[in-house]
Amino acid sequence: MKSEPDVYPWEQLVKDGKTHWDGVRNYQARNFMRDKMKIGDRVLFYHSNCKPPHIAGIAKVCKEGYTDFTAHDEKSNYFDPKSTPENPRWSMVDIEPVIEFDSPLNLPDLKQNQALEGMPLLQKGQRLSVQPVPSKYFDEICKMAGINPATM
DNA sequence: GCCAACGTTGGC
DNA sequence: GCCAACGTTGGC
Repeated sequence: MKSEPDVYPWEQLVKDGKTHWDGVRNYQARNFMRDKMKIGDRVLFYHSNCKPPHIAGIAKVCKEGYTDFTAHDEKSNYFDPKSTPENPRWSMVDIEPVIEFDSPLNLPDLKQNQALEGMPLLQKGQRLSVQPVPSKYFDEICKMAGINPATM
């Protein structure tokens, strides 16, 4: 899951203890949250639009897909008049922090790792703010971060 | 700040 | 249903 540090940084998630992942207004990303993400699923927390972009740590899903109510709040930046409480259009999940990397995994380093070749995050033109991480890539990320996935 | 890639909108 | 115009994302 991607977030811009200026908008919602990893540090804020740690402070908050958990958060609802509101504001996703892309159907593909929504579908992952609504249909695929399950309690306990691990999440790579990626900081985009910063120098350098990086993965800050690992979170996990603590509440499965439900209506993103910010779509129905006229005062919200994420207000969507086409969505209604009766027929909601957007979904979100809740996540909570699991482990913070000792040092962030920077995008250039990720790109240099041959074992991560083909990872969706690293594909040119990819913009999905919520996207799947095939387990072989997740394991490799853990390796790079010095984490044993089994102990998590 | 630039721009490539991608998604959405809306006229036809 | 096509596609041009436009808006957004996000690395560089």
